[in-house]
Amino acid sequence: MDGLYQHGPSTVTEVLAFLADPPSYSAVRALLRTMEEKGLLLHSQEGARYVYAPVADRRSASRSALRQLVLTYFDGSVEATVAALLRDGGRVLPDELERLARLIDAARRAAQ
Amino acid sequence: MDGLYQHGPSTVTEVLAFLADPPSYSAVRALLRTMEEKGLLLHSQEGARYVYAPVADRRSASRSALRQLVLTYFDGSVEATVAALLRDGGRVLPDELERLARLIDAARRAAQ
DNA sequence: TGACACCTGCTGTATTTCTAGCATGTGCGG
DNA sequence: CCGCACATGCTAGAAATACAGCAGGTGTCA
Repeated sequence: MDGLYQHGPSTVTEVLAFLADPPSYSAVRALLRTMEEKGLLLHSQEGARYVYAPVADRRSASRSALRQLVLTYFDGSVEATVAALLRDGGRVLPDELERLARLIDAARRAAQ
Repeated sequence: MDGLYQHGPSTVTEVLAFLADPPSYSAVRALLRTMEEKGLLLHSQEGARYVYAPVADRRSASRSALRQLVLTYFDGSVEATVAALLRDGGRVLPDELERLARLIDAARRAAQ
């Protein structure tokens, strides 16, 4: 699932390639078929082969994932989550920081 | 797993309670046992019953989860992730925004 | 056109997970 | 002390998933 959001619509072989500890080719085929039965994925035919993609678009999926993560690890606090991201989210470039500062300024003005 | 981080160490019954679409009691017991075999959980005896807790502490688990989420949905961009959090992460109080502004200021000064 | 690589549909089997249920042990209240 | 509620250990069958392998279709390239 994550892989499909990260790498975009993919064939069985591609899924197999980006999976960390990949099961067999057969297993991946079965897995994708099962997920499609569950309504999580859809496939479209591309020439002879199937290209699988998530049903939910990346944007709304990311919203759900974020909400879940904030609840699970940060007791629902957006502030704590952002702080954690800035602390150990890796390198953030100066101009990214500046844009974020502006974003927060805008939010503060909107909140008043 | 998520539930254990969110609710803290829990008994089988508690896990059963906070699971969204819970399987049977037996299944939860088996699941917890299996996860313990895999080294994800540990149990301690509390009177007559078992209390299960994740092996990895919440802090490092949240780091992994954040990193994964940033990669999956935001192409590795911390900035985009924070922006999404502020946009649809729910209510953020003014004093939280202020603290975040200070945090970013500190990061900007540190970056120079 | 023909050979080849590759993919899907399908089948049968092994392995894992889900489930119910029973025996046994512990803690608690009457 | 006795009975009750509830927990674990264990077992056995149902259901889901992983896997290998074969037949047949499609695209490619010489």
